[in-house]
Amino acid sequence: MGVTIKDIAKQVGVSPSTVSRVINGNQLISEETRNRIQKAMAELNYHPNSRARNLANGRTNTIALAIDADDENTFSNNFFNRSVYAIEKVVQNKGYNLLITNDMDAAGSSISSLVYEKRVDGLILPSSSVREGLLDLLAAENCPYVVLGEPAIYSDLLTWVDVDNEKGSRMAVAHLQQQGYGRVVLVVENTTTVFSCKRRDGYLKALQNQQPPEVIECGSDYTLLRSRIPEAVKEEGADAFLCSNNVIAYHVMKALKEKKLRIPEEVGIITFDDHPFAAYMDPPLTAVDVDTYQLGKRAAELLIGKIQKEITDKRAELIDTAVIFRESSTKEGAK
Amino acid sequence: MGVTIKDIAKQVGVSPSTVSRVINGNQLISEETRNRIQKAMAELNYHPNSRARNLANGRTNTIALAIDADDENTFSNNFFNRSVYAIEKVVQNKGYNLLITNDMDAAGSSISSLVYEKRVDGLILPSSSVREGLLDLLAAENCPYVVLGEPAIYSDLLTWVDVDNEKGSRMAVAHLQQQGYGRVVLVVENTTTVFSCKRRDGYLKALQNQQPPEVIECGSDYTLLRSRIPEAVKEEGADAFLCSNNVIAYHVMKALKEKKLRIPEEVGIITFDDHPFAAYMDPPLTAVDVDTYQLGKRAAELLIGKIQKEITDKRAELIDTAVIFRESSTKEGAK
DNA sequence: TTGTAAGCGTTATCAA
DNA sequence: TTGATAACGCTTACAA
Repeated sequence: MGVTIKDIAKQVGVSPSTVSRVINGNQLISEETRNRIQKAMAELNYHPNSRARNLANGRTNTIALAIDADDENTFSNNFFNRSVYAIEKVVQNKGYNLLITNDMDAAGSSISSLVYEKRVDGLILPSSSVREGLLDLLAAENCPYVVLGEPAIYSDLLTWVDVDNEKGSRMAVAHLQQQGYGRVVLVVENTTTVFSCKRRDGYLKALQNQQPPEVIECGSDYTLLRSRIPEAVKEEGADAFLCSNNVIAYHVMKALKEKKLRIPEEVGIITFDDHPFAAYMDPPLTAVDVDTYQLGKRAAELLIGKIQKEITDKRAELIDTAVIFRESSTKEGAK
Repeated sequence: MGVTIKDIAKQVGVSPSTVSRVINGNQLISEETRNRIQKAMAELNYHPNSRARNLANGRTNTIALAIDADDENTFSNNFFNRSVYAIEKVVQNKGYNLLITNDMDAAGSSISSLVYEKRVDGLILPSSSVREGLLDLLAAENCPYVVLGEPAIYSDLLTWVDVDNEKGSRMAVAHLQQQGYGRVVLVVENTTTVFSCKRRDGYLKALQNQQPPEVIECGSDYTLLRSRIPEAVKEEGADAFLCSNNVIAYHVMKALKEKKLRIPEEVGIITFDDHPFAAYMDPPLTAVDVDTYQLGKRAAELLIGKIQKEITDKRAELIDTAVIFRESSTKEGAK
């Protein structure tokens, strides 16, 4: 069917191996033969068969990005969107293809199949996929990988990239204080994940002794906030909330509005994650922007570095955060 | 390095082809040999090498999903999120892997490389990638594909899946009328894409002669709406807006609020796309839900049907829509 | 029901 | 600078 390296060789009157050398950019080829071969390849519309190449040279030029989506919603979180865009870009640019697999399908065996069956040259794993068994397998199979998000175990042995959540909290608190808010409360779903702990740590560190810390853990059902938030304001003198995500921020705002507490005049709000709709809230939400594009980009770059043996040591990188200043935290000069 | 089919054969005392038959579920094998071979495979932790299989049987068990992301934001649109989740699920379930490629990278040649180099068994293309040259290539290379979204050209020759936008508009208008709104205006960015035309057609059809139709084309910069929307209400008697997406709806709401026009009592709003934050708007937005999960699912199913030659004719499928009823269109019994 | 042997389209080693 | 030739690990006629 297709035109192969042999057809080119025959056409030009050289051996297949010479053609192969041209394809692979081998330098030890006379200018003239190279030209004739390239001309023939163009004429016959030849394209190397990746299946054969993969077998012959033991690579696939493919990397896999594993995700941990329990449901269709997890899939559409911020992390995924911009990171994967960045990953795809880097990977494509370096001549690799990107495979996506959901670690939650197939009883979590989708990653191991990819590795065992030698379908990929490397992996980008979400921190939730970091588990003893999988790590052993990857070590045994000699499969390079990078973790997206600081893993809960072996954090100091693995290569990973994460957003600097601690710094994010510190910046948020500093911003609120600068705006003139005096008592900042942190609202998180829980403090069991690595990233929420980091956010809490940053919050605690930023406060120093300027105010007593207060962390509200609201769980994943936010009804608690309806009473708890106004209470914090009225009875404990809170005047600013640092929310761990946009949905929490929404519920905090709703609770405040219900009690006619004005945002941002009386109470300031800042949220982690600049969700596309943060700007469309009423008032628009100030956000700690976590640069997930950069996160994905670095993860991909590190992985390819490892695959190509340019990186041999473990690495841990933190991506910078920034505050996107909007109305919800504008105490001074509030409308 | 790895354990191969030969190792298994040797261990069990059969030929490699017998082992291959077991791997591929060939029936003509005695129960006993099969068991012994399977036992050996488990003992030696054997896994078939996909690179070798791909070459030998001319398949890759991989399909590619092309996307058209100019920037990181396009990437995080609704279409992508839930559809890709569904696609991944179906594909994985059928024993295929999912490759993601951005048609906007590499001068739009990423798709053709995948096909020419025989890296994939089939493609899911966004309608924006449907262009003459690519179609010719796919035909020449005999590569099955399915289009996501009704293509602007060759719509009646290709296999595609799209949301039933026309019906979505009809349902939206019916819903608003049922709620007691009398004059519905459609707000779209433009009427150049296939989907916006369908939405307009559905709107026009639904109105029949009950009211004069009115379509506001706002472009991609929504400032126009600030004056145009209140004008429509005050001077033309509009009392409901069908918005083509969440951001338009946001700007429409903002314009109305600015003029103290109450939603939903005086003016009703309904939007296409149930963006995760539609429920968090103030008031929460009624939405025409376009089932992008189903969209992706059907696209993947059709593609695999084609790859496996179970589907040989062209198909066009429309995915149902539904109205998610929230406060922004609750005229009766409004608070 | 099983074995033999020829391919699949490259790459890589070794000579020339 | 080039050419033979043997891998790479599996599938699949064809034979037995």
